[in-house]
Amino acid sequence: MTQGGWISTLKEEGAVRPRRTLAEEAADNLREFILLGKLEPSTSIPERELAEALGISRTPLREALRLLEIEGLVEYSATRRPRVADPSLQELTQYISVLGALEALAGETACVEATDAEIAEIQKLGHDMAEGSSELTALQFFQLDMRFHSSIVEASRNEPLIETHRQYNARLWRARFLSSQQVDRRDNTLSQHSDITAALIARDAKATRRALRDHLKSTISNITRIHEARDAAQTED
Amino acid sequence: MTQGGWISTLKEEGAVRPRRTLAEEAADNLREFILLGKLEPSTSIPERELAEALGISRTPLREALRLLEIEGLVEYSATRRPRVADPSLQELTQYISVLGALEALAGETACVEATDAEIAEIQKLGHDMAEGSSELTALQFFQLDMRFHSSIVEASRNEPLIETHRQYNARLWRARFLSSQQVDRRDNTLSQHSDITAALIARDAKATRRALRDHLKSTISNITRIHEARDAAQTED
DNA sequence: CGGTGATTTTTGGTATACCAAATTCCAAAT
DNA sequence: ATTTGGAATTTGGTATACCAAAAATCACCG
Repeated sequence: MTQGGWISTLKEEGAVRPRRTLAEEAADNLREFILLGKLEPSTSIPERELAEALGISRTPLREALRLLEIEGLVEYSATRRPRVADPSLQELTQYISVLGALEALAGETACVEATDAEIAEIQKLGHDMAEGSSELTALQFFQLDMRFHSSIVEASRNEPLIETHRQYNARLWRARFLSSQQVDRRDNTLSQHSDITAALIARDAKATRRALRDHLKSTISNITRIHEARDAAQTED
Repeated sequence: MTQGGWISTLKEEGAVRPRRTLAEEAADNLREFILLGKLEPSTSIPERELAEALGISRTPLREALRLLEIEGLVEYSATRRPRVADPSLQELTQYISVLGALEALAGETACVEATDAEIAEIQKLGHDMAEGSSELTALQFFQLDMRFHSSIVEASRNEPLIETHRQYNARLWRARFLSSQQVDRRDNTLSQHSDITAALIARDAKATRRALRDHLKSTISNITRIHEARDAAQTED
């Protein structure tokens, strides 16, 4: 070793990042397609065609599909034909239960682990949403909402928790996006967010947990409302 | 359709189960190897060699490794050389936090969803452990303990929750197995189990959650004790 | 016209070949 | 003896070929 441990510094900075494989990139691309709604639920995913479209061979694409299967964004038919996942209302409800438990844990942990700066950042996101409530588009409001929640989870500094939360969030992305179209729910969202923020600032673990779980409970009813509306519309056809 | 809906019955029975691929089988085999401790943490996993040993080609084996990576049992070096995961004490602690939150949710849910039969089954597992406490081997006691916890989670009837719990359980398997060698901790385990069972029988969601989280807290200290002992032993070499 | 069975086509699963990057090994130089 | 440079080897990543199963198509029959 020559001057001071600058090499280990480099390592910690993440400058030495793992090489990315085509499979991971493909998974990122596909995930984005699915989350942005460019691919409808139940759309079938022919491996050859998609591989060609992405300019890669089937081998890495298949690995990507496997990753997305575990994330819950892709599912396989009984004869193993991959398609975009289309979770039932029951599954969505189950996802939210788990998501609620994860966020509640994250909130509790954040009360202990988070820096003041991190809490301030969360508070700021809450403010931005409140300020812009009347101007923001559905998508913008939704994205801020997602970041608000993710920031809380990240403040827990629990890497596996963050990752698992990310996965459940992805599974719920579409349903939550659709339900975020209900502009009349914004006030409710905002008031619950300020409850959460207040509890975090007070570093009151119990209150934070309670506020987060209450919030997720109204998410369930929002999603249920939308889902039932869509089902009704479909039946009419 | 001929006589009664026996076809749909077949479907529900799972007789029409998805074809299993070599990748899934390989993942099962490898998982078993790792959980049973046949593969030490940090053991490197050469794809060709292992594929040959399993009698398959690298393609499905690589998919299996990808699955196990997400499960947290396999990790990749910066240059993407796969090896058996070797979680640090900090990671183990984080896993347990999440596991605790998952089991707490499962317990709450089970208070509402579980059938009396399911609760009786859980109670029976607790009894078996208590009865055999002085005779059972470490492995037997450990396996009953794992089944006790899994049964509670399964009683929640929340499929994604069960699956995520299974993954975290797998990540913690080895550490918990090692810490289960401390025979002197058995009484503590048993008394906590009976608290959990009592709360479940009373279908008292709050008490169940509390009992489960308390139980997991002592798991943390057990694992910490073992881990520090091993670290000390290693440093002596 | 509707259904049924065979045939063709498509699709996913697996094995294999090849490449580039990483690792190992060895010899030359200091 | 240690280090360094580079050749040889090993290893993971990707593309491709081939197979068997599934799905689609079509022709035939009631």
